[in-house]
Amino acid sequence: MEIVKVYERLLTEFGRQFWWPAETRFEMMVGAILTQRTTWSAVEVAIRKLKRKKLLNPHALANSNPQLVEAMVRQTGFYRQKARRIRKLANHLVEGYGGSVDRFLRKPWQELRSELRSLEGVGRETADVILLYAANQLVFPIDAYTQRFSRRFGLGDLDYEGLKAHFEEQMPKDLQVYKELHALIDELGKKYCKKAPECPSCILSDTCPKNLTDAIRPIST
DNA sequence: TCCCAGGCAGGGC
DNA sequence: GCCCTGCATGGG
Repeated sequence: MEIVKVYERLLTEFGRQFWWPAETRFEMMVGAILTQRTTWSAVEVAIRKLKRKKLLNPHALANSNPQLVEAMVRQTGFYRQKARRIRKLANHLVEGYGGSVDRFLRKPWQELRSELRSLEGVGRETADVILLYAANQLVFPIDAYTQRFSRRFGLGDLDYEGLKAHFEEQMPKDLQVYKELHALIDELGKKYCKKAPECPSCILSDTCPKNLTDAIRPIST
């Protein structure tokens, strides 16, 4: 399968997604933590509440009341962890960069990645999502949808790093394509994999758009 | 009622 | 390295 082909099919099917939906890069990073194991609609509510309290900047969040932040992010689930983690992120930016998100994200990406990974609540996927959407680096994040998606192309034996390397090798070195493909795979997953999230042939089923089925036929056998 | 949603950390093996 | 569990709320 050629990933570019799949990308083009998905783009035709769903259109551009314009990820990441955030007004600032700090908001993007906070959103990346809040969206773990929850729906984006819940995150939107939390983001709105944080904004209303003027907490969506490093200094304000770092100096915020922990219980207040917990209340703001409650409906995203795991709210005690998440409140602590976004406050720690804010604190890290204030302590190390005078609260400058720009200075933080401008670091060499390998260095930035390990620094992100050292933060509580920032695992491989969250770090890579931040690298792509906030730091604008050519890094392709592998989330649960992308793993399911990949299994259908016979890539089931690759681990996170292997899968990531595979995508990065096949894809054009184009930020827009990276950002859109990740979003499009999620869109596909949300629309067509809900009823059978673990079904390895879900997007080959009747519920799939026909043109998408065509796109993946070559390697599905 | 049960299952899932754009994971992560910490433990065991 | 892989697998398990706790973390918690809200929607279908």
